[in-house]
Amino acid sequence: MPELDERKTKILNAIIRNYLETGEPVGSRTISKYSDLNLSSATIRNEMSDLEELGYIVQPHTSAGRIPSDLGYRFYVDNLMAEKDREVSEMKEFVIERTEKMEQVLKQVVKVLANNTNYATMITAPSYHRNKLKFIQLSHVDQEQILAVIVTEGNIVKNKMIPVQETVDNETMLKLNILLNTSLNGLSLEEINLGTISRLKEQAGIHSNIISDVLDAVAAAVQEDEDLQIYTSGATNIFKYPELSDSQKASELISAFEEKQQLVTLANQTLAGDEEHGIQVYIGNESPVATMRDCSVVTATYELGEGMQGTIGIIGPKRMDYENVMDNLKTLKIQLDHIFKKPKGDG
Amino acid sequence: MPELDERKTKILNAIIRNYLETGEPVGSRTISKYSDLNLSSATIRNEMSDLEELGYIVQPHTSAGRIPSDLGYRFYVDNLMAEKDREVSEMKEFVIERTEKMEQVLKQVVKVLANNTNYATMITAPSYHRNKLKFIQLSHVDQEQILAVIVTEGNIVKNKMIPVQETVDNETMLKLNILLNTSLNGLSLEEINLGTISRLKEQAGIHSNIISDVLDAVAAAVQEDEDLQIYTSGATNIFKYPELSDSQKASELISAFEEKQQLVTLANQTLAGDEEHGIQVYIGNESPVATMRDCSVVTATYELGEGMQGTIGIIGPKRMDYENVMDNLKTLKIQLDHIFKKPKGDG
DNA sequence: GTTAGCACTCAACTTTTAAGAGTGCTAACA
DNA sequence: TGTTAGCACTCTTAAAAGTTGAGTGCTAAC
Repeated sequence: MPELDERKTKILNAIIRNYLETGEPVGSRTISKYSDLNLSSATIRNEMSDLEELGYIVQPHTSAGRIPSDLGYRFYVDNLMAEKDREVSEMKEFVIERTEKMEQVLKQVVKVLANNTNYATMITAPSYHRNKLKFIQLSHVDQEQILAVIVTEGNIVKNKMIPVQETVDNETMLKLNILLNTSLNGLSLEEINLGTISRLKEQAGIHSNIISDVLDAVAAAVQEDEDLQIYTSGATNIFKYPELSDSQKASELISAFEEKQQLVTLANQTLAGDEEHGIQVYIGNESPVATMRDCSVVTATYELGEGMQGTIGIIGPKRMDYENVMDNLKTLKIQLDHIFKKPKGDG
Repeated sequence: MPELDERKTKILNAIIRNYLETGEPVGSRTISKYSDLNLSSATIRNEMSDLEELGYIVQPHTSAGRIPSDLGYRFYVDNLMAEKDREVSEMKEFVIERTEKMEQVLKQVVKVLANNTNYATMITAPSYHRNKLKFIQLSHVDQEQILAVIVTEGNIVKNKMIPVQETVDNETMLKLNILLNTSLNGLSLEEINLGTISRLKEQAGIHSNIISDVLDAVAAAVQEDEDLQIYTSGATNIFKYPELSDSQKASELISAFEEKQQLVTLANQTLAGDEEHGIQVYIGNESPVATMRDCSVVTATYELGEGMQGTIGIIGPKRMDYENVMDNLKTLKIQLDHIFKKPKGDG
């Protein structure tokens, strides 16, 4: 692919910026007037013709202006968008209240982000794969049930009710608690392997079946939400963009948001590839989710320490305000990293 | 309001049933043909004219057929719909897996219901107001935090992290646990009043501030979700009904579903009034939620014992299949009552 | 290399026309 | 007196035809 000369670049830039604002195909005359190139529309037309041949812009129909192609957007995002840093000073602080439940934080984050950007947003809870166990406690709740409480490094708390046939006396319970904590404490969930398990059961003696249940509970508690811990907000923002708001597309998109299954694909995809700031941009068909071929998706990963990471994403029309969006994501990413790394701060 | 004579009733019934199916205004000729009245269209026209004057049907415009008014639907739901019981035999069993987490059950329920009916559905978790405390446990998680676990009669488990300044030794912890459990066990959340609290603090001595925190946590844990524990599914089903699927309305409706705040209104409304089967039908403007003036809403309450109850609802176009919907709700209500009342059954 | 000018294209909007469904009314009928 | 056939009228909806205007490509001149 040949490099674009400076003039073509400027023209392409102008076209895209104009289109981002208006959402209408942009014609040669507009560029001639509003750019600082001082070229006549005819000249612009020639250049535009070239740009179209190179695949950066597209004509919706013969006698319309040009709109950016996926490739055009890609070029814009990769090459034309850098100059944003001066505005960083007035970067908005996100007002995120510290609450102890991660769930609450995440819900708040997507909401704030959706309001800030006017796009649809999503966030996934950090995956627990490599998160470490910090604390396990079994308690009697009544005759037939034991409550298992599991706390991880990230202060994520999980509960699980375990039905029991035989009654377990308090002393045994205490022993089991100590056993579990000494054996499992500090281990990541991946590190709890068959070896650990059989050793554990051996030591538990006649109560090994309870241990089984507990471990099942641990696994289940963790796995249960693995695929589902995903929050969304502002799905209805898509109605603000005519190119997405016809019944057919809107329905598909909002379904995707409701089902969440497809969003998981997105999140996982993001975790796979790693970019400079952990920010990735999928334009149109680049997206792994077919439903979103008419959208652009921008995702970022945030960290919770100990190798745990979650994904936060914005879904909007292709002509989204990439600068603003990426800026927002960067800020937010930093704040999230901050919040989750210092859970006992100045709350 | 004068009673309708038999013929008018039959005609109204025919009009409504036809309209429920087709969604198109229904004309006199259609009724003349398809009803077993053996009347000419002209006669039907006269009767329809009367029905319109009485307010049961409406003409969208001069030369269109008639559609039911809110009053018409109301009459239909109250008087014309009874004959459904014969089909109860082939009543569909809902496939709801027993899982220990109520959350999971609820999510499953709305999903199944949405699939079954092709309308948008919602369900609220039972409200905790009158639910009784069963078990409280404080545990050390690390130096600066105590984990409070709260279990209620309905086996709902809540966690709350409590930050502490001073370290609390294990013995004190044990005492506090015993104190809390003996004092609060069996009390409903409404019964924990200032008297109980001050007595509690007195007994806790120098650690009364921890008690405060715990009680705050209890209140917060309960209240936190009070307004938010609401699950929805099938919101995009509304796109299946042209009369609801234009951008404006669809956006409003789906927003309502996303925000959930308005749904809370609905749920609460339902809890207030009590009908025979606990099933209520709001047609158009009868609904307490303004956004849903073009919809009908059918709600049912289900019980979790001990006075706890939740609400399940279906939102669809006015011309929804009331018979099917109410049938579904009844079945589901029974199943939910069943599931939640025998939590330790043959799972 | 740049520009002015002009013919041409095509979506989008407006107007016209036609068709069809449905009504209300009148007059005839049992 | 209730029912029905017939007809003129209304009004939506869809299709057809006309109009406008933005934008292009090309050519020829600067």
